[in-house]
Amino acid sequence: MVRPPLTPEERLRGEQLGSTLRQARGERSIVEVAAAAGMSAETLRKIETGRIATPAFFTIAALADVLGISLDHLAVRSTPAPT
Amino acid sequence: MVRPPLTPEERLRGEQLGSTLRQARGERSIVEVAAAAGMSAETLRKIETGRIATPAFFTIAALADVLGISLDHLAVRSTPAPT
DNA sequence: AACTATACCGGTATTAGTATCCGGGTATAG
DNA sequence: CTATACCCGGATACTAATACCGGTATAGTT
Repeated sequence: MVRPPLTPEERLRGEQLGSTLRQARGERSIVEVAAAAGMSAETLRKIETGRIATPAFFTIAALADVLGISLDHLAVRSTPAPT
Repeated sequence: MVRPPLTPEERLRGEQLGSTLRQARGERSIVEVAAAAGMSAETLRKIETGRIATPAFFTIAALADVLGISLDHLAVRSTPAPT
C-alpha cells in the first residue's frame, strides 16, 4: 500500500465538514455559492454530502470566504473524536 | 479536459503556503512536526517546498494545530492577488 | 575517516479530488 | 401540461495528493 484508502473516521470527518458547510449556506442555492467560490456545483454538492471526504485546503478556504465563516471554526467542528 | 491542470497562480499560491508553514516550523525538524501532525515527512517537505500546491484541508488543519497558527491566517497569507 | 542526523530530489504505486455529461426526482409558475 | 429551477446520483476522464524507496549532499560528532 502506497497511499492507504480513507479510513471510516476520515469519511465521518468529511461528512461533518459537509454538514457544517451546508448549514452555513442556508437559503442560498448550490449553484450560486459554487459560482461565487469558483468551483463547479457538482463538486460543492459532493463536498456537502461528504462524498469528497478530504477536499483541498484552498477549496474550503474559498467556500469559507463566500459563506463568511472561519476556517478554524470549520476545523474544530469537523474534529469528531478528540479522545 | 476533465480536470484542468494546476495554473501557475495556483502553484504560486502553494509556494506561499509552504513558505509560511516552513517559517512557522522554525527550529523543529520536519520528521518531528510531520509525525505530530500524523503525516509522512515526505509529504510535509513537498508541501513546504510548494511541490504539493493544493494539499488537503485536514492536512493543513493538522499542521496548523501542531504549529499553533490560525487557518484563517494561513489562507490570508497565501492569497496572492491583492488588487 | 566513519557515523549520524537532517534535508533535498526523482521515481513508483495507489487512491482521491475535480470537472463534465447524463438521467431522474420534486416543486413551483405559466 | 410545459417549462424552469433546484437537488440528487452514477459514469467517465484526467490530474493531483500521499506514501514508500533509494540516492545525494551537508554539517556535526567521535
